[in-house]
Amino acid sequence: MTKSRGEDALSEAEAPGSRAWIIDPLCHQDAKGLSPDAVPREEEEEDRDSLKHQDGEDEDEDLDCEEDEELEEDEEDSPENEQRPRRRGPKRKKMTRARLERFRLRRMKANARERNRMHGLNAALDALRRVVPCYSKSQKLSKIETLRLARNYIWALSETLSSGKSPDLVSFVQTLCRGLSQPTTNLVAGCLQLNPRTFLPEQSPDPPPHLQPSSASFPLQPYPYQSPGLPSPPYGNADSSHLFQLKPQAYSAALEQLFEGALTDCTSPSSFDGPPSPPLSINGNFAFKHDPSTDFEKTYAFTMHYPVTSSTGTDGHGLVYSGAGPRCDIPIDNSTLTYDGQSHQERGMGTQLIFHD
DNA sequence: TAGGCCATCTGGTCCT
DNA sequence: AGGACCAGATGGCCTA
Repeated sequence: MTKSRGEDALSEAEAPGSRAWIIDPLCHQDAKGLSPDAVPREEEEEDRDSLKHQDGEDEDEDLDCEEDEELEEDEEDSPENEQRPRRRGPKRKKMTRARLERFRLRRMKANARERNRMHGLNAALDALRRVVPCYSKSQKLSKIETLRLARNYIWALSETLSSGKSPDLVSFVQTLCRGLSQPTTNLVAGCLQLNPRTFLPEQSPDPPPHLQPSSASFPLQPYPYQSPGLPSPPYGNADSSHLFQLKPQAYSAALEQLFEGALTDCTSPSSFDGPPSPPLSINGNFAFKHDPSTDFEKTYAFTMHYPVTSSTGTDGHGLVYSGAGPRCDIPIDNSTLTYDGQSHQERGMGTQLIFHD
């Protein structure tokens, strides 16, 4: 999905239906996304409700920025204003060119910050996409599907660990696909080379919103999940290191069983030099890509260090995935990357489930 | 063409 | 005062 955001912003700013408060057609030279229509609230003390119902009526109140110092029009002269209750409060200030420029600058800065913020959020989402099962370059999961799949993935892994048993593939995929859309379910199935029909009949659609557990209450309302046992984790691109760090005592028994002694190796930073278990093939269907270069980062993962990446070369926070090929080249704004952003995959994802497009 | 998804702008609110 | 965060609104792109 590629398109010019600048064009969007421009067209949007000029869209007649956009939330322009006070139209200023004579000052429409701003093509950088800032709506030239808006006028600062504190400087144009308009009643918000009445403004929202005007929908462009304020074009009558154009501010003549070419020759004004008296940029404010007389409200009482407008025919529309005769039908509205007179605005209370102090009379608004004159809109001088200097005020307009200050407001524009402020809006431009705020817009840039908001863009950066959303870019950081999208980068984090993209990072999440790459660690949930079935990462695909050609078929990118939507934001909401990424979150849903991640939720299911966490739940499935937690269940696996808490039960101490290895689930069968179908149960695992069923859990992964709960509440996902049909295309995403197909993607997961294709990723695991399963026929979606083998588990779709048990997949119930999303319940009504009022019946859906909130994200906060999700752990309290677990999916019915069976763990008949068999193949051993990690599934897909799961890196168990984060689990070791979370509750090593509670999970130690299960981990020992699941990883067959890998736990003892992993808890020793110096001795850990690879994935906790060999690349797993469930029913011979999983395809793993293992990059040995990430072993070094796995070692760092358990010592709470983070690798310095060459691309940014400064603080080691510039790139999220520094080890696993092109998928690791996600520039992250340093200001937006916190520890929370450095999930287990960022500390080294040596084993990755790849969906072959 | 409708609907889903997305980026962007925007004003409000809260916090530092 | 300024920044972060949020939600509403809008329009573009894509696909079934």
